[in-house]
Amino acid sequence: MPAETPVNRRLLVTSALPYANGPIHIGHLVEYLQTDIWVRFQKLTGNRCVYVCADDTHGTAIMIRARQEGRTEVELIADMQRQHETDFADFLIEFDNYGSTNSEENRQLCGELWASIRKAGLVKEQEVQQLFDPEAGTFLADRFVRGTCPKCGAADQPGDNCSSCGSAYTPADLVNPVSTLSGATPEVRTAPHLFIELEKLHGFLRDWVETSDALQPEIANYLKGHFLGPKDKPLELRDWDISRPAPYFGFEIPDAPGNYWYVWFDAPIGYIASTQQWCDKQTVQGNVEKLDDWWRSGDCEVHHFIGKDITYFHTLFWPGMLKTAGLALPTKVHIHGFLTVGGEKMSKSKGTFVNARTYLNHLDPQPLRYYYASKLSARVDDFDLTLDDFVSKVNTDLVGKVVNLASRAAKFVEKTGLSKEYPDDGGLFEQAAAAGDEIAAAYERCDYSHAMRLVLACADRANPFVEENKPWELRKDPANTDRVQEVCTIALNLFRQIAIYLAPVLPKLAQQTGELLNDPITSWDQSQTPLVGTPVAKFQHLMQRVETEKVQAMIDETKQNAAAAAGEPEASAPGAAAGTTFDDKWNDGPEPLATEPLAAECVYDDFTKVDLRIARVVEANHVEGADKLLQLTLSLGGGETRNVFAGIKKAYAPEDLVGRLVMYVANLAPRKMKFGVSTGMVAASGPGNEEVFLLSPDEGAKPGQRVH
RNA sequence: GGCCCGGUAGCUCAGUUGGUUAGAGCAGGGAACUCAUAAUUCCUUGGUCGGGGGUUCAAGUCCCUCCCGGGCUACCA
Repeated sequence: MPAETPVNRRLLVTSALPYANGPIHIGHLVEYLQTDIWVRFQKLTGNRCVYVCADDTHGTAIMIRARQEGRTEVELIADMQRQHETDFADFLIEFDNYGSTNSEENRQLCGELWASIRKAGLVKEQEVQQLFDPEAGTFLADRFVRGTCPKCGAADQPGDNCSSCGSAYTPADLVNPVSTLSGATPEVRTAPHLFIELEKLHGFLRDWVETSDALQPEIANYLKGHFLGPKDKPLELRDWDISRPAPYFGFEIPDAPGNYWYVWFDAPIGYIASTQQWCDKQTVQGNVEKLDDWWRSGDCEVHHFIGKDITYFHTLFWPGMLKTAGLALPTKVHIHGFLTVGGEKMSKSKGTFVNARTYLNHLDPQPLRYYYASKLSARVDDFDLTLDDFVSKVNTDLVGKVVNLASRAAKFVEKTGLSKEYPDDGGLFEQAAAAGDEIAAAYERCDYSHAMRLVLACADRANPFVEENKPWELRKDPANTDRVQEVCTIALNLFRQIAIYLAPVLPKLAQQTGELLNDPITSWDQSQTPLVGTPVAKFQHLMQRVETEKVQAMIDETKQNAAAAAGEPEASAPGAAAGTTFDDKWNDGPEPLATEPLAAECVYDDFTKVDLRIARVVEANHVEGADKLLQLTLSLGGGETRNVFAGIKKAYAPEDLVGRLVMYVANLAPRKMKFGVSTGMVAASGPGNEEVFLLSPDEGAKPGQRVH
């Protein structure tokens, strides 16, 4: 489909902004993976696609938490943002820009949108009664108040409804209300709030919901049923309380001093602010990008990916705000359902409330990416992660069928490379190429499960081919050398075709496939033409099987974390604390430490003076006349390279170094050597000569990342 | 209570505008193979498509009704 349409689309894509009050978990990942796959697909097909996101940082919850932790909100949100960004990166989720709602760009844009909403006459002021905590000095959101139910008398009930009798009320109705922040008895106070009169946009919203094609049918239906009402008997859209009185962590409203925008006002504007940051970054790099080309242009599509819980905000308020401000309305709001684990809601005590980081401590990101893809459709349905199903699906589909194709063919052509011409394969390649359009269409409409099904069907046709042609038997007779090469050329091409189709889901596999066959995967169109005549690299496993034990360990760790957070005593791990004895089953000897005793204590600031970075060796050469040195060209990503001479010649062959990641001392003063200038050094342990051991980061590290 | 979405082989699901003996993957059973990460390939068991009624030459597919599961919302039409 992209082949026929030379005019590339321009797409701005967002995922909902994660709240800076907690870590990313596997439920969140449904959305970020869904979006990342879509974005990677769009980029692969040649569309101009920009993926922005940001941390959502404002609101009472952040303010309270920072207070409890004895630090500023800014410190708290910076810390959370670091964690979020690392988690995303390690799941191979690539944003073009990741910002924060607590940015100057956002403050400015909030002001602009606010001004237009004022100007449109949509703002009104009204007194609001709310409970106030006199000790904490703050107004209390419903969830920060508990008390006795006014109807049934059940004690210690939440501020909005009774868990015992189910009746709904406001916090002010509670008998003996208590602030969960301070334990103080809240008092009723009145404060003026600002409201946006959404009802004034009723006609526009109805029109947009019914005719824009931006919403899934079930969502349009839901909005009409619950908020807009039938055409002949419309419901009235409620005014939206958009301000909060001080103290509040957020942006102060310029024309209403002492009042702050409610977090849900500035959060979606964060999409635009993040785009602004991206534009600025591009412009600094010499590619001039203007915000208006992305948010006020008729030919740019805006796609939001969100969960069904925030439908209301993104399908009524947000289009209303955009319309009023003269900004682009969403082309599509892609709404997904929730993740269940083992058929139930994620649960901390059952160990199914798995944080992204906990997952990564035990497993690779690609299996989860694939599993989610195999389950996701364009509908709002929830989907289930069953642990056994996860293990068997990933192992059967990816390891057993897809990767197996390469695994069984590659080593027979390590010496010869691929055939010069693509042999007759009985139409297999062509058949799979023809499936490309349907697979692409499935990706485009977010029906990934359908796409995965189609791709796997290709693998199911390819494996019998290998089976029937038995390269392992052919090679026993030297007369068949050419035929072996042909058979493996076909098998590897069918594999590569699948790797291209799966590239949005499995970017790492695509990259490794490019390296294996010496032709990087960069475009969807590569699936339409066989690759011939390239050398084939030494085969390395492309993916590890998922082991049930590791999945279980992940669940166990989640349970332990939950127990620890709940204040339950945790079994102390042997040897966990410094200086304790432990069961030394490794039998590591004392010599290394004795040879080089620990250095004098230093403070953290001393450590930060050394800027350690991850770098990729992109070139490694022998140095004429040197018997210990190799000359390395290191990449820090983005085209940044450094020249380093490293004394590792006796331990490493240059060709084994190219491509690998190393730890690089980046800010070491350059040193003039006999053979040239060495900028920085590569970190290694060992006494020297043959015994030099370079350091490698774990899977997922990227060139340019600093080591903290 | 209202609204919405589902109920197809043991499990996860496909089934296009109603059209011939209802499909796939996994699991189960049997065999082959041994290049490959105990991977692969071939054959095979298995379903009154939630129940009932209706429309039609023809219904998993449309209509009515009931049962079950999930979601949203709530005593307001």
